[in-house]
Amino acid sequence: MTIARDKAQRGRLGVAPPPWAGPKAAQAGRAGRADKPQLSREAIVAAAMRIVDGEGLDAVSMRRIAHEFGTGAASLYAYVANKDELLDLIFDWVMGETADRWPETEPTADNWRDLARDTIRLAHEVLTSHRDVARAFQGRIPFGSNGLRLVEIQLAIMRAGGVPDGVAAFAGDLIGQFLISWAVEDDMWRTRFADADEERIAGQMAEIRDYLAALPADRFPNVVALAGPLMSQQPEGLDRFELGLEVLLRGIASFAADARERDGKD
Amino acid sequence: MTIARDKAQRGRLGVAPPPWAGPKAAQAGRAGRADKPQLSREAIVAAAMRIVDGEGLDAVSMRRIAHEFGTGAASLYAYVANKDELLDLIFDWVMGETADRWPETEPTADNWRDLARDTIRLAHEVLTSHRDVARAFQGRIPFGSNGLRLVEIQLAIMRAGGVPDGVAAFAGDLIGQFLISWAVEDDMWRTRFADADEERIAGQMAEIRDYLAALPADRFPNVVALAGPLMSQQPEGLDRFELGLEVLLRGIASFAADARERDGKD
DNA sequence: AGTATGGAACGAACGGTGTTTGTTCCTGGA
DNA sequence: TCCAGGAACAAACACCGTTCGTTCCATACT
Repeated sequence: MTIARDKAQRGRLGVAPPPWAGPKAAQAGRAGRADKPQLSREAIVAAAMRIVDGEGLDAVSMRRIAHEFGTGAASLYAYVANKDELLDLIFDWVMGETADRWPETEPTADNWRDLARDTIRLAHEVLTSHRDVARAFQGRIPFGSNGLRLVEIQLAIMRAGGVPDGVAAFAGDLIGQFLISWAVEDDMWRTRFADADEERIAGQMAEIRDYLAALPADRFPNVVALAGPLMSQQPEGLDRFELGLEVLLRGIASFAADARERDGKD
Repeated sequence: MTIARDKAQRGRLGVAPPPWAGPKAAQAGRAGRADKPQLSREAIVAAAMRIVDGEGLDAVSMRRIAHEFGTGAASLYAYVANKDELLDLIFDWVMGETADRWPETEPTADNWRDLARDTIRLAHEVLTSHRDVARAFQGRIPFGSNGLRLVEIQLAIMRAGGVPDGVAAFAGDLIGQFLISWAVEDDMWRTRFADADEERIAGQMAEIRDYLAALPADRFPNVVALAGPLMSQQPEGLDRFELGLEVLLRGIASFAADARERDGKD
């Protein structure tokens, strides 16, 4: 039983629960009735992920998860303080998947930008592979045990690139928000055109573009002029996500360049 | 009555409803019973904003809004197709407030970065002045009549700065997401420490910092080393929001620099 | 002037939501 | 063998967005 408690408590890492964690974070997952499919924190999160992947985030309700175990919602509250804590666990679960898939490479001053790009791409891939789960991640701090693994990786890369500590510490937030925003928007477009074929998507896009192009040109000269690029999926020959990523990386890198110059002069 | 319809239909601008708008967007707001406080699209949005400002986004329910008019939720559905459309209207309302407060200045190649910074700061100020309303804005496209005004302003500034059209068209999305993410996180911290004084906030921050600093240094060397900057509100002597803004602007500006160089060589 | 009509208003209900409460019942330890 | 404690769980609470069916009245037409 203490094994179960420790597993529930520590996740995949030997790290004590953080000070802001609720009291439930330290509770047990004892044996319980033997003839029923075992209920546990991990099993609950796994079930929730199954539902997310199959039916989307909105389908994840306490009743729906409990139904997966053939019981009622109340049973879950022995393992999870409330739904928000469950979402925290899901958050860290996805972070864990990302961290597990990341091939450890020693970051250097030469390869740091490529490594940063790769981690962010990987995180994007994982995030978007779980439907609209990212919608539940906004405003969460990645200080769960798996989140910290990712933060550590990111910090190592940034520091290897000569990014000032203050900027490096902050860049993780910025990148995280970028990833979540993009995953949410990705899913929105995906569900908006869920059952449409390529042709109909293009048709609807063209319809919006034409609407923008037909706006009064005296009041919206730039919107009218840029109706095409505004609705383009590859504005500068790049995927929209890649373009945002590039903007972010260039912005961050410029602080590294500043620091280098400053150190050179001092 | 046609006047009321036109007002409801067009908002603050003489722009026809876009092709993706629901059928309700063209419906009327007729006189109705005379002895009751007049119900209308505008009045409903205004009431919703009052509730958001006073009690936060979660308090905005159809029943709660209807209660403001002394009626039931069903009455609202004569003016608004569903809650999502209402949130669209709220979105555009906030965009309108932002656009109204923006002093029109002709953007030039010299002042474009300052202007961009100012617009984004203004939008941030407006957004955070309405509690957690930004949480409802994610995934919405700013192509309502007021949203388009802001898009137009942004595009004009970017193009004056020599930002390539494709990047300029895309930058609006990026900035919008940045603003929304930041507003959501802003409000999260504000409500987390809602009733705490300055001293207790600092105490809790220090507690988390100490937790990070006390992590096993062999597995989390960079998290341990940067525990301070990670929890700092002004990582590089700048407000966190200002730092993110700077990263974004530098990234975008670098594309303008690329374009200048390319044109010079050709 | 009288009447038909269409839309606003609205109470009630439907099928959900997260969470709490109170109870039953099993199991590990004394 | 007995007991304490915790898991399991049904029912209830207070909400939610939305729909349905009805009432009622201002307007538009005859």
